[in-house]
Amino acid sequence: MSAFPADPKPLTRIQTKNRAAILDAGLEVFSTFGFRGSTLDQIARAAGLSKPNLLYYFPSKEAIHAELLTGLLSTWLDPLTLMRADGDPVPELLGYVRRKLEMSRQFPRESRLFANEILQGAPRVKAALEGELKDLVDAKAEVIRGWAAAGKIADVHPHHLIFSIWSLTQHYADFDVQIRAVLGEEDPFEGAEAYLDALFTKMLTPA
Amino acid sequence: MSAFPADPKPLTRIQTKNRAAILDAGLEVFSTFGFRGSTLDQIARAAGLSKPNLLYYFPSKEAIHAELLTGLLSTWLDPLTLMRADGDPVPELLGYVRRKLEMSRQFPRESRLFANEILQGAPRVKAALEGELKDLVDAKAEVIRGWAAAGKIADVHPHHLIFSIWSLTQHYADFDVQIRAVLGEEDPFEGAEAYLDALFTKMLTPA
DNA sequence: GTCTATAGTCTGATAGAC
DNA sequence: GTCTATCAGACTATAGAC
Repeated sequence: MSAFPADPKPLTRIQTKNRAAILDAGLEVFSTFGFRGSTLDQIARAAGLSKPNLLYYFPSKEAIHAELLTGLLSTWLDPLTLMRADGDPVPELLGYVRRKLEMSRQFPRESRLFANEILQGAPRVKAALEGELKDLVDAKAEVIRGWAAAGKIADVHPHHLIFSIWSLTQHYADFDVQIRAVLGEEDPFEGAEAYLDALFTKMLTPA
Repeated sequence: MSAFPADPKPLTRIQTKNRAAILDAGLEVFSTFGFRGSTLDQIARAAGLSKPNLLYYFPSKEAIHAELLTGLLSTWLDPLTLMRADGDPVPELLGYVRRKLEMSRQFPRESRLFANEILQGAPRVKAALEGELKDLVDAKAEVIRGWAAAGKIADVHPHHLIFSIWSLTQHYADFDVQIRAVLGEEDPFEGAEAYLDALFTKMLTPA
């Protein structure tokens, strides 16, 4: 019944399935080789489609990459968004750390896709970093500053605290190969959870 | 006078200069786009040489990349090698953190070259990670374990402590664009040094 | 919707003049 | 040592049959 001129056509089941397969394949390939280093051949093969058929669903290589990145950005910020100013400060921050580590465990490819984009100078998300991301971080940094001023957590540089949480959690996804090479059989995430919990508890608990 | 059959020919001044220019250009390009995403055209242009002339100095794209990586690996481990078992534990570890952060400040491109290689699954350094790197880390982890057992530092998981030092220091090189997008004018490394110093002091000082 | 065929461009590497 | 010219293969994307 809704018939606006710009109404997006509903997708058939097969369209939905193929689009999903392409995005999953694109994530796999782009997250490993970056945009420039990935080819449509690789993605098509991983998706189980021919190259022209792949281009029937997406107009270009850029379009696949763009869809992955934009879909990712908000998801990536969710764990920080969930940190509440009216909660108990130390548990709120530890909860953020745990959620972020869980993202690395559940979505390592997404983490690497993002890492690749940043490493290459963030040509496609620079604007979002300086806008959306900076705004959220600045707001949450203000919350953290307030907690510190009230003596509810130790006195730390709020921005660097947030950077350190990104760094420590994403490292287990982005440098997975290196960590497993050093650790051998031991599961990285088991130890990471305990280690990060202790680290931030000590860092944040006021003297 | 030395005339062993396998003596490497000495390089002329111009050869030395051009080889250096190529390696510098290669570092610039490979560290941004990774191996697959980089082209000889980009490197030649950055080095101020024609593509065939570049291939007069190095036999292939692979060869340039390989020389950069092998030259890098030992340098990259130096800060950890310098950590002495017979020193004062907390200052030894803090010194390691400072040296590693200084590497990120001085050699961000080298850090990103390495990050790109790991992100792509470490196809060219996997063996070195499982050998040279693992051996060094295991040895230093044993030192840290000893310090903890003697009550000279807090009880921490040695491997995850080392991972956290890598992660936190390299983050300022690898994610430089993102950090500057959020921080604005503020110098990242100034704040980082103070923050990391405080973080590891709290983490390591025994209760 | 999916395929084969192919256009047009880029890329790594070589040949050969100077 | 450096260049122009160029090859063979890979790359993104399109045309057109079915």
